[in-house]
Amino acid sequence: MTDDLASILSPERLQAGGTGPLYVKLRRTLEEAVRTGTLAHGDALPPERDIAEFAAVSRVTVRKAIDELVADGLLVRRHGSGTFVAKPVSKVEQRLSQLTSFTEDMARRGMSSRSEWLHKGIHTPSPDEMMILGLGTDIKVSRLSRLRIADDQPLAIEHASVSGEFLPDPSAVANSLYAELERLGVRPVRAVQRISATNMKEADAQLLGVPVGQAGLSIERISYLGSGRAVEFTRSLYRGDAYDFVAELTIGAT
Amino acid sequence: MTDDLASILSPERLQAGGTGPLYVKLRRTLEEAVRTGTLAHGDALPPERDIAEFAAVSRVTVRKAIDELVADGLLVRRHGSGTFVAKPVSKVEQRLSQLTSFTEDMARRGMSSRSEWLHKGIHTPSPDEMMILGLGTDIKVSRLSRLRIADDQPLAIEHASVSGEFLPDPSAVANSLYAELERLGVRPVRAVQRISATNMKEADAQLLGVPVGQAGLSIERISYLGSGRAVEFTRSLYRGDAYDFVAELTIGAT
DNA sequence: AAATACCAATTGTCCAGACAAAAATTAACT
DNA sequence: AGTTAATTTTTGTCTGGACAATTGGTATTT
Repeated sequence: MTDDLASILSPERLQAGGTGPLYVKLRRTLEEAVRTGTLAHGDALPPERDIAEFAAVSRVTVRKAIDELVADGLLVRRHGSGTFVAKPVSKVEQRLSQLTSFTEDMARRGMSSRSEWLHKGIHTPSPDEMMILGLGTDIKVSRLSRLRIADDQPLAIEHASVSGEFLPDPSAVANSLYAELERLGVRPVRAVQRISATNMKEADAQLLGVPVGQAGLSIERISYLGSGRAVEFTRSLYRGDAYDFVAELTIGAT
Repeated sequence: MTDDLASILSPERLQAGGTGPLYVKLRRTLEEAVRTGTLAHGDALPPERDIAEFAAVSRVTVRKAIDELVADGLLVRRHGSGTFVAKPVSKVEQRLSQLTSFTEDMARRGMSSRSEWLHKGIHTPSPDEMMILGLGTDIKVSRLSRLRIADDQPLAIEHASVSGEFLPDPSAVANSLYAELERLGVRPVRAVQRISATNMKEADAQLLGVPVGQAGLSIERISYLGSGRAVEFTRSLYRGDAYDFVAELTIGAT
């Protein structure tokens, strides 16, 4: 096994392996080793120093090649332990045009799901919150942040803001924000979502256990009452490699 | 101006600037310089060697800090020329749950739009295409690839596959695939889209003029006839920093 | 005036080595 | 057996330097 890898990493093979800078050749070689199964998911790579020696390049060059593969999510580094081939993450689909909760979604897919609260509190509204929720200066806003976890894997970070009029006590929310609102007689019937892609910043990446810069799905949702009044404003950041959204479209009048 | 920057980059300031490795401090310092306007959009950074000298660190350390900011899209490198503060890109929204063409979309937003064809051809269908379009082994598939450009900025890459039964001659498509299909009496009435986020690979990033690894919105769409037969299968990759999707949801029966 | 050749500035790649920090392993001790 | 301490292994950070590749401007030539 390691013998295979050593032969693949030989300087001759590397030199033959296409064009471009050394670290690109090395990167491609490692990519191929993973793709062909020479390196299986979960396997440890040889230490950087060994790779450098095998391939007759400097450790800096090895690190640069590995850096890019880590950024791509193909490899995972563990300080003091080693570098490993990442386990692929199965994707999850979410059906759009239907307003369902994360918990319902996961249950329908037969996945266990739970949340960890990161924060619950009452605050003076930010300008964004005032605009979106239509708040005056004298009304506070309840903020709830949590980490969404499916099958023991962090999947999303969610920040919700609700007008204090609708939810005066955020600490009363046990598990489901919607359930608590329902209990208080607040029932949103419509929502608008904005979906975009963004590279993860350090803080979010750390919470979700993915490399900085990995693609994430950013979703902003505003829920409305039947009257048209905005109730809730939620910003979520999903792991791009683990979540899909599915939307069904119909021909619209131009 | 450069004086300001030099003082910010002084070793003392850098040392005082929080915790962590040198290159993180330097990265944060540069980030702040852009945020506060000390470095305006389009400005050139001092040469790496100068920064290294100012800050009393090695050039490798400077490069690592800049590398991360380039990966974030905050800075842009130009080989042989310098490193510059990237211009922010205004976002575009797309309304979901309505089947419109790219051209219509852009026109509605008052943006000029055009396409560059990358490829038009007839091929033996891939397994994916056979599955999705329901093709037999004896039927060819027309493939059309193009670069979508809005206001002279590449915005998306689009690969379309259409069964040869519906579109036997892809070279006949002038501008709008839908228009050509309409002319041939083929009118899809329904479509399903899958939206996900992914980090851009080298080839795509180059076409779109963004750094490798930047977040992109990947959209796969399958269009159906009224009969339920699949007509077209399109994979698009949008610049994540320049495109938003908006969806309107309603409460669904649980 | 235009094309060409040259040169300087700047980023890109690469090296060999050093020490720090974290994790895993081994040894020592209770 | 179990716990603690020391050691080794491995990745993380950083230095100083070298040469290549690209760009942009300058001088030269036509």
